[in-house]
Amino acid sequence: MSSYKALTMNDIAKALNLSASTVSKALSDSYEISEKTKQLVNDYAKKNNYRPNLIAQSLKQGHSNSIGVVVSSVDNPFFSQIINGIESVAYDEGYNIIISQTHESYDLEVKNVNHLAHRSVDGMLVAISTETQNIDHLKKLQQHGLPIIFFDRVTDDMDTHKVTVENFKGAYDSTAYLVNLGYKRIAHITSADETSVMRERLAGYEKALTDKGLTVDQSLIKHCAGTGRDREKLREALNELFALPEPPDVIFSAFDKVTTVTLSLLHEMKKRVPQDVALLGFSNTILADILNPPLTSITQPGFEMGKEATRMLIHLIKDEHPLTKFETIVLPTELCVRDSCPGKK
Amino acid sequence: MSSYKALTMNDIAKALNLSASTVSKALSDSYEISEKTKQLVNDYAKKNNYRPNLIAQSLKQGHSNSIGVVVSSVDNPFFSQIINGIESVAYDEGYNIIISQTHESYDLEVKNVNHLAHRSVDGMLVAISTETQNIDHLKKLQQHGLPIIFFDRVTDDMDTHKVTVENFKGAYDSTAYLVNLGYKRIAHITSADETSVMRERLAGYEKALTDKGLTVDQSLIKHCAGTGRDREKLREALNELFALPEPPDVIFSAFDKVTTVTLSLLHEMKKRVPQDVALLGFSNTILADILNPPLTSITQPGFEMGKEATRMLIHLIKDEHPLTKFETIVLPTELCVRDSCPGKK
DNA sequence: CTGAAAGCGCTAACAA
DNA sequence: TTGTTAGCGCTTTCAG
Repeated sequence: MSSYKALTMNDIAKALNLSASTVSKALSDSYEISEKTKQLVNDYAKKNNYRPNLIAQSLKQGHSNSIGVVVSSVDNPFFSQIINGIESVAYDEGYNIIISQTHESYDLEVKNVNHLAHRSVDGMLVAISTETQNIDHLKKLQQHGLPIIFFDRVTDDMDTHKVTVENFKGAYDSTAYLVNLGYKRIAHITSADETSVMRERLAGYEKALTDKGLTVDQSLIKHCAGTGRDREKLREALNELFALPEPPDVIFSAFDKVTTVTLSLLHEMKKRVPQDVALLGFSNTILADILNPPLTSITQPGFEMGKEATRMLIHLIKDEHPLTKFETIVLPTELCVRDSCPGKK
Repeated sequence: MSSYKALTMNDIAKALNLSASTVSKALSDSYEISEKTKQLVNDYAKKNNYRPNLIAQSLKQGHSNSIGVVVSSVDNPFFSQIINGIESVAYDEGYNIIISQTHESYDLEVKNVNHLAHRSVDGMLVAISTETQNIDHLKKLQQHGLPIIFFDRVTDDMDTHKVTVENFKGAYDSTAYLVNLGYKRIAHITSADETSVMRERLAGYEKALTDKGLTVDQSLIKHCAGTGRDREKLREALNELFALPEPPDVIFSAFDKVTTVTLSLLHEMKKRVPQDVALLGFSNTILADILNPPLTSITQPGFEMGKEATRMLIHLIKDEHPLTKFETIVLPTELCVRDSCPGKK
């Protein structure tokens, strides 16, 4: 077992014939220490490349200057954008981030969350997995004083800061947009799992239809596998859609993976987009404008979401007086019009 | 400052009228402890949701069961695939990963690497930033016994395990493939920064050309901004290419971001692909087959790379007898033929 | 201005 | 079989 043996304070103390506490104070520029000694210590430390043992500091101080991030998978453009945002503010504030992935599994989420807690993270940023219904594991930690913030997927079940996007409005506006374009049979492909995100988008879709005088046709609504990984499930759904007496003229897909996989399947099935069927969906891929066809899509401010959540978290962490009122930030979505649903001629 | 106050061993000891060390041993199922006491302790621990303080364990044992990962940015499909691979084996082996991003900056790399080291990571997986020429910061840590493994971007400057892909061969084969397809003016867009990866690919490109009896024309080789973030630099390069007396009939792009951004710019410039100019490039986007046109590209086994590197690292970490011979794993690339360079009619 | 001592939570010799 | 003690590296009273 190899292990990195670094220079410690005691080493410095011994070398300089001082006590460890003097060294400690000198290094933190305490007013109690003479300039001369500070010089001496700092010079020696610099020369010998001393860096404090952060684990020891953590143990002593009860906090670690690190925050835990729980996402389903980093291999997802939306989440990696968020992580980028998180990192950007965490870094500036002197925190580093520990990432763990749930892969949409409740068990993994519980395991990871507890692991992070016992690694003494100072706070957590979590997007709960699609599978989790029960969040006792998070509540318990919060009750013990661990600041936890939700982003993207939230739940009313716990009172804390939250950052989401305008899921309802985004879906509502896009659906209305499609109706205005002349589409009549608007299919909606959403997740098989129940998340706040999917629920709100579905609601936005349905509300827009009825507001526009169309009826909600359940046969046009498909609930597909969690992350869209399950390509075959999606293929089935599409086949069913096209087998309908009145097949859809446009597909509104509720999340990133499903949007791109649908496009891919449509190609495979020799359906021309948008001539045979149009497509509009939530998607955060930066490649939307070079897809075939360029994809009209609703994008979410992933980077911003990460930043906001982290700002709030660090604020909570540093707050001496635990506050009583939590807030929910709702970020706007943006509809980027490209070529995949130009409207009915 | 809120902080999570968890149940400690001392609490258990006190509650059960035992000593801390007995509790410790009971919890780790030591042979020295009676079944009765083990029962007692474990029941109490379970009931009160005891989990050991990992920070304290780390401090005591000198290792943390965590490994540091240094990449340029998680917001990059190739790296997020790698991280996925890393996580998959790390998790199985009981390690968790701490990710830090260099954003291709040498200074950030040094900072992050040192930070990780002093957080007592047990080992590091690093893809050095494009900017770093000098790797003393890594050498020093290695000399102190910290296992470090390179992936993707490697350097001969340090002796350790390395995992790369067949950059030379991948570029060589693709270039030869293009020549066989009848292309004569093959442009190559590579990075402005010097990395092993780019050097090898450029070499493969040049060698293939000369082997095939074509001459290497420097005006067809463009060195563009590091990560392709600099869209305008790339636009300039393309303009220069098309302003040539004999413009290229195909562009071979050396890395992911440049490949997709080039495609995007080509659209903007109203160049038809592949009619006006064909395109082939390294790319790990999973969206290649729904791009416009579907992109012929060389993909690298990111997930596998992450797995291999992590396996090697954990092996090194656990190795009692520091080995003397390091190996380099070279993973194969794969050419996926799609529609962006069908050949000259 | 400097040092001795205690303690963060845990483990491991060594005693009992 | 259980307990005592020391110590990982650092910070922080409290004395000197």
